[in-house]
Amino acid sequence: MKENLLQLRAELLKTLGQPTRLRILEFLKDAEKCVCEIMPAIEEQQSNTSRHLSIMKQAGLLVCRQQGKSVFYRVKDRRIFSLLKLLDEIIKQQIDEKAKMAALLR
Amino acid sequence: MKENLLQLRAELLKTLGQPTRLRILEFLKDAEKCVCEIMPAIEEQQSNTSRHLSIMKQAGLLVCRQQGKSVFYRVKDRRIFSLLKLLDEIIKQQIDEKAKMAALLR
DNA sequence: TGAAAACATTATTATATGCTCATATAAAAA
DNA sequence: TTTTTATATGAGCATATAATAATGTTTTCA
Repeated sequence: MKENLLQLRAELLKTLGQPTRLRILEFLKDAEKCVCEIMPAIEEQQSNTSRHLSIMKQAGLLVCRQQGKSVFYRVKDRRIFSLLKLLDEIIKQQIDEKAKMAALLR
Repeated sequence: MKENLLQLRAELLKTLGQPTRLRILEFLKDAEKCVCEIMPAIEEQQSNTSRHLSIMKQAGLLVCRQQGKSVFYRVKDRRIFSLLKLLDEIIKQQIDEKAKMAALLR
């Protein structure tokens, strides 16, 4: 496997692997939103919100457009949600197995 | 979205988002391997290899079994490879777009 | 033109992470 | 039982990361 793709994989996954950023993605699931909407929705300071948006834009996860004083962000490739869905299925399996194990210990 | 699932998502993605660990996953793609095989394959020290294996086991990505002095690790849920494949498709798209942009600038 | 609104960026601090070296543990062989 | 082999774990260091506070920048509008 190419070392280069490996790095890209790692970087994208690391970008995704942060709660605040996942919350932003979730909030952007159905439509583009401006920073002033995102900020209160994820309950983070303007500064921090902006920073995470910038990181995700840099990583190619988001794109934005300016309209007046506002900047609207949206998810660039919706397949990212398929990926998260698959992830959830894996997690669900993990949870189920733990529940089974716990049940056996009674 | 449940805050709890959010954390699990973030943790799993963060665990995945590390080059050394991705290399280990790749090496374990087709069969279980013992640490003494993994170590040279990924070109990391025994200590570091063991630590990453432990982290992935803890995250529920790997399982292991002991056989004599050796410990064999394998991927617990192969859907993780589907996830990585989807990730690669997203990355490929990103690369294609960048190439197009670059072409336009000539 | 200048003040206000909406974002972005910088500096700072606290915490987390990855790697290396050294040491510990456990199974097997001598 | 002692030694050797395979793996795990602890300590320490350097670097990365996330959050906050403060400051910059750009656009709109009085």
